[in-house]
Amino acid sequence: MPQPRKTLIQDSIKMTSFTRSVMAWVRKIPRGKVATYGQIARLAGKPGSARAVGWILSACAESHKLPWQRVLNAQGKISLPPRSSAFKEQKRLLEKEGVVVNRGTLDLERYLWNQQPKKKRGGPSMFS
DNA sequence: AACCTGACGAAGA
DNA sequence: TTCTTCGCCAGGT
Repeated sequence: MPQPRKTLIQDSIKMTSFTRSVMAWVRKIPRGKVATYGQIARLAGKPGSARAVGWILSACAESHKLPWQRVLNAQGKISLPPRSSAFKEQKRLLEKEGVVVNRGTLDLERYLWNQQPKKKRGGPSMFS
């Protein structure tokens, strides 16, 4: 019978120091908070290699039991096809942690990890 | 070795 | 504000 089309990436991924660092940082993201791919890349010592972070998570998040759902793109959006099962799963896991997700998007100023919240324009109880 | 894909991101047009 | 282009890096073919 034909070889399976999809390779079991998690078994062949090279555990470089960068890869290990990425996984370590992802594990540190607190429940109810999120980080971006670029942020993790920077923390792991390679600013600009956000794509590699995404690749690594897709490759070994499950097998290493990482909180992969807490990593999204710089726009605060779930970086997966909106109809895919993976997308739905990520949304479900985030909401389970109390994170409000709207059409695959969430408020980074509210949930971004390790960042000072920005002052909102015309804050609460402030009109005119 | 050359070329391709991908859960990215910043800069331009 | 949306769409392109380009740089980045891990892995695959």
